[in-house]
Amino acid sequence: MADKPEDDEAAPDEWGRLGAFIRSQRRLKELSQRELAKLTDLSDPYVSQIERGLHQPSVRVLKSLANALNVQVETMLVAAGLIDAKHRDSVQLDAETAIRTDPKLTDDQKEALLSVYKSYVSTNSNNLSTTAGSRS
Amino acid sequence: MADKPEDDEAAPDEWGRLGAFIRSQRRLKELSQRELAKLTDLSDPYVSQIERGLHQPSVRVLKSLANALNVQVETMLVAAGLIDAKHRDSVQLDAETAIRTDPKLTDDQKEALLSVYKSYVSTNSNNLSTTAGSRS
DNA sequence: GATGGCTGCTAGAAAAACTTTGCAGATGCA
DNA sequence: TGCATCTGCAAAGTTTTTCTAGCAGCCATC
Repeated sequence: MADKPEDDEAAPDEWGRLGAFIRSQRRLKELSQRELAKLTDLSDPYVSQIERGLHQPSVRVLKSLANALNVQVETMLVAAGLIDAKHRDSVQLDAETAIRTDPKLTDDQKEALLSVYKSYVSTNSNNLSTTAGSRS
Repeated sequence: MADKPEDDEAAPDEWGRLGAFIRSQRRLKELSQRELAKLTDLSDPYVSQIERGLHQPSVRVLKSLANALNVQVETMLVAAGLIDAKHRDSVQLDAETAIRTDPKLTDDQKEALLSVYKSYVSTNSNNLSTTAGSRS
């Protein structure tokens, strides 16, 4: 009985959902709390507390758990309600963000590129408003 | 052997990388630590500590930061070394495509920007040894 | 009916995250 | 020059995570 995704009464902290997810994954793998604790290098009571949603695990712990349960960290975060699963198709962001987060560029290069980009945009919308001639 | 630290575990440096990433993102957005703190509902000294790699932010904090900096949580995790690089493709938005499809740019501007971008990337891959672009 | 090993959990202490307060350097203005 | 304001950071406090020690129930084998 206690196996069904507990109907949460009011607003179960998203952490309750995460805990339930972890517990179900652990049981699917037929692991005890102590075994999972050993795999993740955590203490068994703490695993228990996380599964019951009593605490908010840190990133470090989340990674260990995902690793031990053979689940992607992303999936964990989705279960925790921290990421919207739909986030992935609408990856059409503006060039500014893309440049800023591009791992293939150094910070200096990003700055230079962004500077050019901004000047372009501001030039194009010159007769509209904005302006704010940057370029320091 | 039972338990061997199979987990490479993060050198203290790993968290330093996350901090450096956050700091560079903040600066690229031209925000002060206090402004970022206000956006994320954190204290300014804590932002400072995170940027210097003194602490490992919790999931909650990581989400706030990602949100305020307009980067995806996944990107943060990659920067923190918590997600394998193989996920990058789905995570990292391709700057080239973003530039090419940006409606705020004219075709000529796109071409110019892409030309600069490509030259940067090829420059970086030429001197692979550069490494740790500890500029600033 | 003990003994032993297994399960999950409670309770209090240690450790780490996070905050409030405040300080020193830099910049701008009267 | 002095005052105001901004920047980033240090110290010490509070809150939360995480661990160590230990309890009670269940199923075996003796």
